[in-house]
Amino acid sequence: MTIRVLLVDDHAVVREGYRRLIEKHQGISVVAEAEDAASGYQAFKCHGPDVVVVDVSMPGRGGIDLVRQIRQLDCDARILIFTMHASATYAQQAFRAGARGYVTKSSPPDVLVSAIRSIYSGRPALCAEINEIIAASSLSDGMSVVDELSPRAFEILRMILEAKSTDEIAAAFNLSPKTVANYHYEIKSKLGVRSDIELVYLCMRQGLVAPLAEQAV
Amino acid sequence: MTIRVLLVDDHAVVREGYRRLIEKHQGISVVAEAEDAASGYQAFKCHGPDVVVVDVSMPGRGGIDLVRQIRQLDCDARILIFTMHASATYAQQAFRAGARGYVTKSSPPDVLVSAIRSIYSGRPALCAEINEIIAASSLSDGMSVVDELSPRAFEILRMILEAKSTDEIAAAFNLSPKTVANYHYEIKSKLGVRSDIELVYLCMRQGLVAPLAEQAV
DNA sequence: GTTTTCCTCGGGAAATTTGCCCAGGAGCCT
DNA sequence: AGGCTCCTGGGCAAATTTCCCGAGGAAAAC
Repeated sequence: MTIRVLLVDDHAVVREGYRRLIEKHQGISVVAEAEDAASGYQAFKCHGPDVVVVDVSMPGRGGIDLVRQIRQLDCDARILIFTMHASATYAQQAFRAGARGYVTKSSPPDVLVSAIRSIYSGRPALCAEINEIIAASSLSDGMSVVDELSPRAFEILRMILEAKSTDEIAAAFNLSPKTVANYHYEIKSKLGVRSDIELVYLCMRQGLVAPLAEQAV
Repeated sequence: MTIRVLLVDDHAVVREGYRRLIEKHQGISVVAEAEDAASGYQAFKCHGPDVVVVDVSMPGRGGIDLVRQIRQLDCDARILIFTMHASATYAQQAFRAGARGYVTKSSPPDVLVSAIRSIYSGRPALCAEINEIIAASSLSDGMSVVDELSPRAFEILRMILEAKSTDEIAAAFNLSPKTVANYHYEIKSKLGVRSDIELVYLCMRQGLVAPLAEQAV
């Protein structure tokens, strides 16, 4: 009996590559492919695969959302996230959504195969890179970091994400620019980012910034 | 007479996939792989491949810079950019650097193979997606502001968007931090933004940053 | 009731970045 | 040769960031 795999990734070439890589191994075969969350969901219902391999970044609803959907349908589904993002936030989101494994694309090729086997036999799978990053970042917490900001800090964060200057924010809240700058610093250090650009990316992943960033700049 | 290909991509699994896909076809074989610009350059010197397939987003100096380097060494080198970014701006920069083709990873698998053949026989190669985007962007209005950046400035912008610090960028390009800071300033003023956050939003609208900010932070 | 904790607000001082100007050199076009 | 743009970085004042600190208040814990 072979492990029946469903591949979900928006890049056809990449799927092709996985398929070939996977099928080189005994006992695993790809029974279906899908290029987005919607068709991935349909394919899951059709084929009832043993393991689903999902990329996170896909047009439309992302891979993590697909995980959540599939798990609602079948809470025993074994889903492996396979992505380029070595991000603790993503990994946390993925596991919270019900994924059983998270492997980055920069891992050696057979890590994918062994992760599929792990998940199939009920063991969670994490690649070395993600283990490191999670260990490093979530020694203390485990929740969405942004939730730990105080209300005031959060308000100021929103203004920062709207690309307002320190002085504009200070004026809007009737604060000293110094106070705003201090909040800005506190936000960055509490969220563990080193620059405003990292801050934007982090907040985008948390859904705090419009995906298309249609900011009036 | 087989076409000898060098693959440059930072993800081992992805390279593996390309290799398998490519080698399924008659008359093409992968003679070497590299995981970053530096080793890609070395591999080019060692093997003198007929065609080089390069990803743009790689740690350290990016793929476009590698194109420029290789072309300096051998101005007949045939280089194909193969990337996830469906961006007219990236494509323009790539061609300006000396690439002969630009294909997105979301293209059907054999587009990669036929692009390699095209390039090998001297014809430029563009995938359908990029043709569309270039057409759309060129008839809507002239060039975007980003295209007015010099090659060097563009490379540095790329690193900035990857949330690299001034010192990291300086180290990657072997420049004085002061020079990088000057470029950073020049970029912001030429693009008419007042902060790094506005810069990110602008570049997102230009397609230079992945829609969901898939940066590993 | 009191201590502890957290939030809010800002000062201070050192370190760093920003904004802008300048200049030499390489390489191109005419 | 003369004029371009590009790449490279120094200089320097002004602004910002970074980090530490304290005070006042509210809420929660003891």
